[in-house]
Amino acid sequence: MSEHEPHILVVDDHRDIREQLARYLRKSGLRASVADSAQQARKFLKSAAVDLIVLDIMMPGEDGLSLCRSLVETGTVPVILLTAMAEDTDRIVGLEIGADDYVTKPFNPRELLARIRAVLRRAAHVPRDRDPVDAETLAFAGWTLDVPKRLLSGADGVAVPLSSGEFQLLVAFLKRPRMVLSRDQLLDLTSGRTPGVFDRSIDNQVSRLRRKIEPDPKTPELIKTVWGGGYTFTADVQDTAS
Amino acid sequence: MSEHEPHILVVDDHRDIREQLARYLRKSGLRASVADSAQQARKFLKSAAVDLIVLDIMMPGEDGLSLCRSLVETGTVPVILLTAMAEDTDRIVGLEIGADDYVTKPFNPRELLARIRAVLRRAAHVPRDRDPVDAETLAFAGWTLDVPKRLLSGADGVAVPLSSGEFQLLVAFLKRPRMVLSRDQLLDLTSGRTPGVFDRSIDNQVSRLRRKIEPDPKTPELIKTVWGGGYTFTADVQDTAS
DNA sequence: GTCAGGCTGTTACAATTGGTTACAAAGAGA
DNA sequence: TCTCTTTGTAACCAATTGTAACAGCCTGAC
Repeated sequence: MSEHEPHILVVDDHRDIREQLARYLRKSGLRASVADSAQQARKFLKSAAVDLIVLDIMMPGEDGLSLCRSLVETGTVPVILLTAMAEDTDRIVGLEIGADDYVTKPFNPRELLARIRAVLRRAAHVPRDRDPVDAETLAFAGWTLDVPKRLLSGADGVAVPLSSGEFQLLVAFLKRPRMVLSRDQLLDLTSGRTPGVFDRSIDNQVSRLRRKIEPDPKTPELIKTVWGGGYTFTADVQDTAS
Repeated sequence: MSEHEPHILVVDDHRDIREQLARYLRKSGLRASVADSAQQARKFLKSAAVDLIVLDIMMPGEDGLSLCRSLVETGTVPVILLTAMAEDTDRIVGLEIGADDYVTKPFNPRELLARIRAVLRRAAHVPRDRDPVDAETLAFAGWTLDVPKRLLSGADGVAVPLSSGEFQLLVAFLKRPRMVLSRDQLLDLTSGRTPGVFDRSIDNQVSRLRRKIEPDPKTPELIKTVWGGGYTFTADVQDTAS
């Protein structure tokens, strides 16, 4: 991947395992966040974009399998399960639920890292979304974006021409408001390109888009920069299914 | 459509793929049946109501494409194709054959499941009725295209002469509104020619067509360019079977 | 057959788009 | 504060697109 590290969320109720693992992942050049329960993980996922989740099956409260199932259902984040025993039952159940891989405890951190890298690689290869956009029009901050018509019009009804790249970037933001999107993710969402080493194309597209939609591009209100993380779209978005 | 779980028919000559996939789908809350050949599938379809078919292209005997074509012709069941290679798939889908989606092998069952759900959702919203080929007149943005007469008339009833190339291009767009069509696809749809290396004929035909149907050809509204991708027809199209 | 006229692919060139580079500005940490 | 990293953006350039001009081909009239 690139200078924007994949973001891993470690979910485990054992503080030592959780923190040690997170530290190890960070040392290995990944970004890592932690959650001590399924509940906390859900909350975290609402506000941050995560590339992969390492998830302990056995936890008090809502257990890992349950969280895993619902994650898989929404189908956006790959999951690696941590299972207590080497027993096949867990593993089979996990894989059937749709986890991407599993590691048995006690685990070798290096092995887990290798599996994380493998799953990320696989996830990156999943063909791009061919599904049509669901929402027909997306409204935000006085603007209205007609997705099928690829037309952005201001409060006064005047249309502002968008290039294809700007349009795709805007759609990527509008479908995920308030989520922090890394440059890599945005690049994937807009063009599917694999990022170069010093890829600044997203920065430029963001800059160009800001020039068109921000009231004052010098102090952006709609697309905020998350220092070290990426960008977030901050305004409320109303989508109308036609 | 039945009011119970969606019923999926899996058609594949490989027993293991077929059975595993069926099991996975059942576990995911769908009903699944299997057929090991196009022939068996046809027989099955006569006696059972199926909501969606997952169909392997490569099979001994009558192959998947052939079955798919005739299914699409009758126009009642959505189809997702399993293809061996990623090549040419985009041409296959939607265009010549009319499948609703495709997945390349080896496939991730979760991805397939997501696509099944997406297609079912679409099918539930958009009644799959008429065969678009038979539509007699296509109306869009104030224009009316009489297909058998090859006659395009404006809101005021005044006819605009179209060359046959322009006519075919327009029909290609009108039958697939909101889809991004690559130059190669458009070339295939309009003339069937194999594209040259620096083929700009589609660009020219688009330019000529725009001059005739766009209110302001300088800022096209109906046929939009997708930079690096092709063209899209953005307006709503109403087709009347006359 | 010849010719005119229209259609369509090719070529050429201008305009647009978007990725890259460079450098200034801003943020983070010591 | 000083320094290193990250971000903003202007400037540049290569790729892509728009379209005018041209040429070959076909059709129909004579």
